[in-house]
Amino acid sequence: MNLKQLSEHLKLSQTTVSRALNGYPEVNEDTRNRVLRAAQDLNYRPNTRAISLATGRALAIGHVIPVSNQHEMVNPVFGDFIAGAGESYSRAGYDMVLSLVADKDMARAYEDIRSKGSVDGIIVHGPVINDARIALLTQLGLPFVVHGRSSDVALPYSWIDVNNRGAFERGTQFLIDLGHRRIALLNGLEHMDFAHRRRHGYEMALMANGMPISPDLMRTDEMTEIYGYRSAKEMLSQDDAPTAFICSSIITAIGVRRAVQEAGLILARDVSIITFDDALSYLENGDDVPIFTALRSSVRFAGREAADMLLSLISSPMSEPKSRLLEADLIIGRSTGPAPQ
Amino acid sequence: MNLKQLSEHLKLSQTTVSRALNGYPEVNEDTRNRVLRAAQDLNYRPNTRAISLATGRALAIGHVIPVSNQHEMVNPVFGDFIAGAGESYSRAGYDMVLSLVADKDMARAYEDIRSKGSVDGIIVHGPVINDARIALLTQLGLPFVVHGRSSDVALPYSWIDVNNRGAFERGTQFLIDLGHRRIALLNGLEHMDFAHRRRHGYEMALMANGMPISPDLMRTDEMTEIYGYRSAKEMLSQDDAPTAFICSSIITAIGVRRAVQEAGLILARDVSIITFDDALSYLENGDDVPIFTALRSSVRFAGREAADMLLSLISSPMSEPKSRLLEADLIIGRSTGPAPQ
DNA sequence: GAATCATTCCAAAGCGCTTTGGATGCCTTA
DNA sequence: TAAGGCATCCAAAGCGCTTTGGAATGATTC
Repeated sequence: MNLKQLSEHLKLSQTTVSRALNGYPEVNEDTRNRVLRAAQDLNYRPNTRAISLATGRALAIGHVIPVSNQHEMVNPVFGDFIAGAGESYSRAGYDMVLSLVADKDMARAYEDIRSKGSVDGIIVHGPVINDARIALLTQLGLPFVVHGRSSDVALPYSWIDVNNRGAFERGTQFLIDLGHRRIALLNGLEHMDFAHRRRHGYEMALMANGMPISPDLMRTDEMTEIYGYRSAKEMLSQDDAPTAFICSSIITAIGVRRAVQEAGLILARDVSIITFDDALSYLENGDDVPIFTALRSSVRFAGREAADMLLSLISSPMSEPKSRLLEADLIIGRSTGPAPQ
Repeated sequence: MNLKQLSEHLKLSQTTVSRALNGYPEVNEDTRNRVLRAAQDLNYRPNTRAISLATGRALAIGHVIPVSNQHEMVNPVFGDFIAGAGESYSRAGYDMVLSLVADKDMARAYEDIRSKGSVDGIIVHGPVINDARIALLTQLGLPFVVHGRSSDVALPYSWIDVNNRGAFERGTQFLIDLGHRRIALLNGLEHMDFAHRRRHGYEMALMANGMPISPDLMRTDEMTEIYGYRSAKEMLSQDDAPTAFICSSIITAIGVRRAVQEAGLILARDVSIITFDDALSYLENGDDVPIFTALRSSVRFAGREAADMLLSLISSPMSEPKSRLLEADLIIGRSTGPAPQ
């Protein structure tokens, strides 16, 4: 059932039917109702591709996930993020288009997306420091929202981010207040902007308390469980082992916990852990009492907000870039305690 | 830059340019090379929507993720699955469009997808027992591949699945061979087909060994960490506590481990754990020696295979339904040992 | 030299929708 | 009663591509 058939059935022109369906005023209410009835009854649904071609709008948002060949990992937060974004899209009648793009093909891929015209806007995932995509997309004139920010980029752009620096400063300070003096940082890959900022926060807290910044207490890698385990195991076997860990992901924190337990140490008594917690649906941080003391910020919420932001950017293209900084909550759980004597 | 502009620039007709670009034979090789050169130089990229309209092919695959209101969780394996599928799609020049669909809107949503014409085929995620989507999609004539299977569906359809029953039978038998007699099953939601089959495998192994099937040793829920923790904690405090657990997800297994350790028990000595392991990239099951003894099957691989299967189904629409049953490997790790005396 | 044929190209229709630029009829208003 | 205004509808062009049905050219055959 297409427009033509529907209009023939109604003995109306395609114009009128189209207008009736799209809420234009120049059509009699009776006629409109007739049309709506018929569309309903005959199960008419407009062909998106035709609409796209005619209007220039794609009614779809692109999510471009960078895959570098070194770590072709899908970020575990990704699922929750798009779950949040998806809610907004389906409300607005938009589709969500995913592309996995290798870093080296980046420039070309975005130009492709632009000229293929299959999306009206893009969510940029996993921004790195001085991310070239921002200039590229700005130049291409494709609306976009960055999930995260990119340090060293001078251009204005829209983003939604967690206050990573603030969160890690606060988390580190919390550990310091508990008397910890050797605090290890298990960060994500530090070319990633969020990790860069987290490290910055960590260092700021140490410096503010006159504490040294020792490279042997800092690690940076993909945030897997095994990474947390290995790093903690190694550090805990050192002479001057850390008494506390601050982790970039709850998954890494789980690895740290495993190493702690394997070393025969007691969590919160011998070793404290504080972690960033994206509030992933399948990795809930306990219930009444959280497992880990955590800096929590829902990535799902961020997804929803990012999508809304992008949709509004698309509907009013002349508007200024928007941005939103979310604060992470400090949740006290059972993984932290005073530094051992 | 569109076809018209390109053809004007080349002083050729759109027909010829189109044919040259698409490899049709009725064009001089010199002309073709000229066209290809120009397309390259001028950065010409055809508009997908126009191609779609003209050809009827969308060059996109839909992934429909069911969200029920009770558990609107994004399955953690989802990220890895689409990472696998995405590889195949980008090789073939296909886009991937995601829709989150509430269970109650299911029928309508699939009809919408069909008539909106934005995809050429669908991957069905999270099949339940007697899943209505299979009949629906068959009737709609939309090519699809199910990730998993659906018991009690008589229609032929294409699927890729892990031998869930076999895996759990084998895992359970492994524990029995180690002398365990009270083996707990922490399953996923049992209206999900995979969970249903896993339970079946578990029960078959027990029965084959003349062991009773006791409901108090079986749990079914969303496979979160906290679920594993709570269930194990509760069971371990019972009089006749289980000495072994078989889990449907490594995340749940991590929860069980937490409960085991919290109870002051030693893994593999006092309590054994065996788990299904989807080989998630961010939850690697250890390195040289796996953390958990596991039934492993890469969901990422399944994603790639499912995509390839669907693409071939689309390119030869008259072909029979295909299917592929993957076997899970039994990986011996450090979470299992002989039953305590 | 005419007929046949393969090669190479093109004009135009069509995919299903939106939107421009009227046309038509009826009602007001002076 | 004529002019203007309004409400309601329609024909046709256009979005950017593919594809059908020739047309033109030159080579080949008899």
